[in-house]
Amino acid sequence: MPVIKGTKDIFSREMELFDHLYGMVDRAFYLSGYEKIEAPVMEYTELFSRSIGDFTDIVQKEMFTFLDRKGRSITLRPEGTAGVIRAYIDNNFSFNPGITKLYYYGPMFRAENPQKGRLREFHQFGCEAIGSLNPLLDVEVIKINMDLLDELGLKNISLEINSVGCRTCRKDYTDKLRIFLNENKAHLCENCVTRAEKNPMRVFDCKNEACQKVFENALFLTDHLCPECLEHFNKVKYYLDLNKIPYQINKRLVRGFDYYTKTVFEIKSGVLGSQNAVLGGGRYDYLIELLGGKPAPAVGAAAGMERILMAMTEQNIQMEGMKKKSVFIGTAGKIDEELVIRLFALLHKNNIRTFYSYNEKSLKAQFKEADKIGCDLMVILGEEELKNNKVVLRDLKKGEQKEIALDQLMDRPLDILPE
RNA sequence: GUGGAUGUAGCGCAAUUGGUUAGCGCACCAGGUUGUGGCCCUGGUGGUUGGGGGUUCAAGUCCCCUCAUUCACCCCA
Repeated sequence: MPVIKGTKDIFSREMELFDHLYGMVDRAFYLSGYEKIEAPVMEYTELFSRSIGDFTDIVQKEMFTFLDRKGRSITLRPEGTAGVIRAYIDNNFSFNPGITKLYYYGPMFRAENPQKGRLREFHQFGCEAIGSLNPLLDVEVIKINMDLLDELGLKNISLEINSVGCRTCRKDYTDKLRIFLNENKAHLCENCVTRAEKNPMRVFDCKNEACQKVFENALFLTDHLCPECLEHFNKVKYYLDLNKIPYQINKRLVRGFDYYTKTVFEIKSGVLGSQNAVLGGGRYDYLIELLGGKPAPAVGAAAGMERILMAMTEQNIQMEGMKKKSVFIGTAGKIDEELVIRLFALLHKNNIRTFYSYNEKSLKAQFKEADKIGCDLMVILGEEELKNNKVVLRDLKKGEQKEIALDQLMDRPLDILPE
């Protein structure tokens, strides 16, 4: 049986890297006062169509949607924010003291055609800070994530920011933009003509050269923000400067979710090729009320874990897993396997990683196996030694060995086994 | 959804213009005298050449279909 297109098994070295990354994420957000939340992987489809937007690519053609047995439409989450906000509303987090800070990680699903850095099931971590309009929070979200990427050793990353305004300025702006696009209709590609009607701001994403040429003369929302949004944007820039976080303003940066307002940002890696966005996010001040909650402004961000790991691999960044001492239990001659079971359980109980060759093998073969696994120590239960209540303890790294008393090993294993 | 490239043992590769029993390296298993690893040596396991159909005396090699992988477009993490 093959795996489903765009999905994969994670194991071995890659699993270690993921675990390491999870640990770093936990640490970073915990220290910044965030609480971890795990929302379900599936939700009613309406949650996503309402939050992300009916005319976005994601909702239109990239969701894994199916009917349950009662005919309700269910969707595998394509992103994390909607679910977290649903949970925020359902569980009345708005009654929590102060603002609510949440983070999460887990699998996301998008039915796109896979390519480098793009899976159908991929993993994101993300955070949401709900309950304040303070631009300080926008910058905090950016900073935590930037620092985390930095801590992971990622180089060659760049931050792009923009503002997509609020209800009032966006309305005024899109009206103007629509008129502009209509005037230049003849020079635009098909795609952009349809976008001009449904979601004008998305035209800026077009890669078509002819279109881009037209847009050179276009007006950007960034230049037509209402006083409130402009002030917010200026403060964000100011706080970024204060934090010495380098950034570029990308007036064409429009993200793929309709719920964003004011600040949007994206972090790109220079070593990833085509799928170079590692992290993205922004402010979404209307989402909570849109989903039926008590209105509250919020900011969030999400990062692609596979892409981060890929960038790290690309840059040869090593991550040291915390390797515990491991012991291989070897046997020689005829011995009672009951002793193996006892010793195995004992070592395990003392937090020592333990191996045993369950197939009958020559002692030599057992050594080879221990060596390949990379065990540090070998305890050899030998028929001869056991007659005198002794076992052999061999240090596989140093190549030295000695006999020790079995009782001593069983009573105080940690004293006998170094570290 | 669109376009290009590629599919041969677990992994990486080879197989002259279609021509014997499809090879090699790594990995795996077993040995190299009685109970001691890493190096080395010897031997062994493992493939319906992605799947299906066709052309041919003969197909891993040619044709068609299909599936998958991959890169790119699109979009995004």
